Amino acid sequence: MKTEPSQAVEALRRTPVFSGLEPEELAAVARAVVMREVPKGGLLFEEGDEARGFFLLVSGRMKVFKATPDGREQILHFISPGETFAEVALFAGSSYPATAQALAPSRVAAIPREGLFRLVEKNPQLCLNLLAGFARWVRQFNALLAEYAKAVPARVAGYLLAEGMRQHPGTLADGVRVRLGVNKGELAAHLGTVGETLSRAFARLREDGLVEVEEKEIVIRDLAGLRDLAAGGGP
Amino acid sequence: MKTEPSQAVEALRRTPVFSGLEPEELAAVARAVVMREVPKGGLLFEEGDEARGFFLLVSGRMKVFKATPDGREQILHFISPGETFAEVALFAGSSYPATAQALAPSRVAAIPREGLFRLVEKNPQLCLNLLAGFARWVRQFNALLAEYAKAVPARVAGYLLAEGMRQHPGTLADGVRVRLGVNKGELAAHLGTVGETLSRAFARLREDGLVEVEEKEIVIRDLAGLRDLAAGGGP
DNA sequence: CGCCACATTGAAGGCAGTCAAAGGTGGTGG
DNA sequence: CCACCACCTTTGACTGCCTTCAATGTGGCG
Repeated sequence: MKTEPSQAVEALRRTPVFSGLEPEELAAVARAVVMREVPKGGLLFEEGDEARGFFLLVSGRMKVFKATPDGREQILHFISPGETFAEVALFAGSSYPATAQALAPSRVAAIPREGLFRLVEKNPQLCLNLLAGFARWVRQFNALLAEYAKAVPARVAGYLLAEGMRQHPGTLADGVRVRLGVNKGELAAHLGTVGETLSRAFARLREDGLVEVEEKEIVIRDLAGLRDLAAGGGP
Repeated sequence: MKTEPSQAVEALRRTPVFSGLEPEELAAVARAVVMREVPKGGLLFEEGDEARGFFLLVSGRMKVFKATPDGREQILHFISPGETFAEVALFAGSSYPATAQALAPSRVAAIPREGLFRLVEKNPQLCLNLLAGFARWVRQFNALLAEYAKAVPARVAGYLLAEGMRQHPGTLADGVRVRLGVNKGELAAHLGTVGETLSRAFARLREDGLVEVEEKEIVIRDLAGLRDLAAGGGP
């Protein structure tokens, strides 16, 4: 798959941040874009690096994480193709607050900050888009924070529901298969725990008849039960 | 203290969100502002309420929290006079994602959303201010998330350092007194724990010679030790 | 003086993290 | 084709921190 200018414009237009922009403005952004390939395990940027721009994942899969004091990593987001990331860093300070690493060979479009700033100053629509994007971000963080107050099995249930909704919009029901898409170790880091505990959590969900576990796919057996668990959490 | 229009304009001008606006624009905002008094314990808005605007705390003290499934409350922010809050709700959706309650008798300026939207569309500076504010928000959340990975005493140390920096900018040193400003129960909720555990955490900080505890004021005895604890956390 | 909210301290129980070991899988090279 | 190795996953045993329950102390306020 080759990335031609027209393709880049098309990809940009589809992202929420650039929706509603005039074609010539899109083209201007597209000209400034630099395509980068990141091998599996490669770092796109590291915590503390100077923030030179933000990114659109074209293909592959990435994670964004912070290192915790005790050497573990706290995964903030998994990035799927078509999603933008690191927008916030551009406006929050001069350096990235987290690290982006490829979970699979990935191709990203890098949008440099200068061009974006010039555009923002005279384009209210883009500014509103960015605001909406940031607000969505804050919501996600909010949700993540709420998750952390719950016990691990409840967090797992919440993740399965969220991922299930994403993969099967509107058709989530008993019997549906949900792909994890990441190693269980990675998932554990995203849920703020470790592999062993995640393993036990899955075992308990299975024993309680809520799900079936098949490799990296989960079959939902009791959707209502999962919702209860994800909502109830503690007691 | 009476709140006259000129005072309102002055208070608005000092907030980061409205800095750099033309006087006539500020006046337009000030005219749309509605002052509200909230008694101690009173709710300014509740989780799920339609988001009609955002707020500037003029005097008093408030907290913004979400209810957790098990009936506790997760405090997201303490609001001090001069700070704005609930901006994000305006752009993230139609309803407030959390509840705002007065910890002391408070006076708030309510800025309605319609006027703000009209202003944003034709004022890039305001838009950039909002973006910067949001970005700061995300950073805070980010920090909060990192805090949660640490043990409770480390969280307490982190809070003391942050609050100390806020109250004594640039002059934080051994012997400085930091006011908590809130009940210890409230502080516990902010740190994601309960009163008893917070009490034990303070006891341990005192035994280790890091601080002295006097009612609702903390005297810092070993700043370096506090930083170590806040940074190290787990092991 | 007595009530109430807040704070502290003790004892017990549970969940989760750590260490350790075994089973399974995929990839590589002989 | 098979053997070997590295990595992931699971399970067990143990430890530690935090939560819960309970009792006591303390200050404000009617």
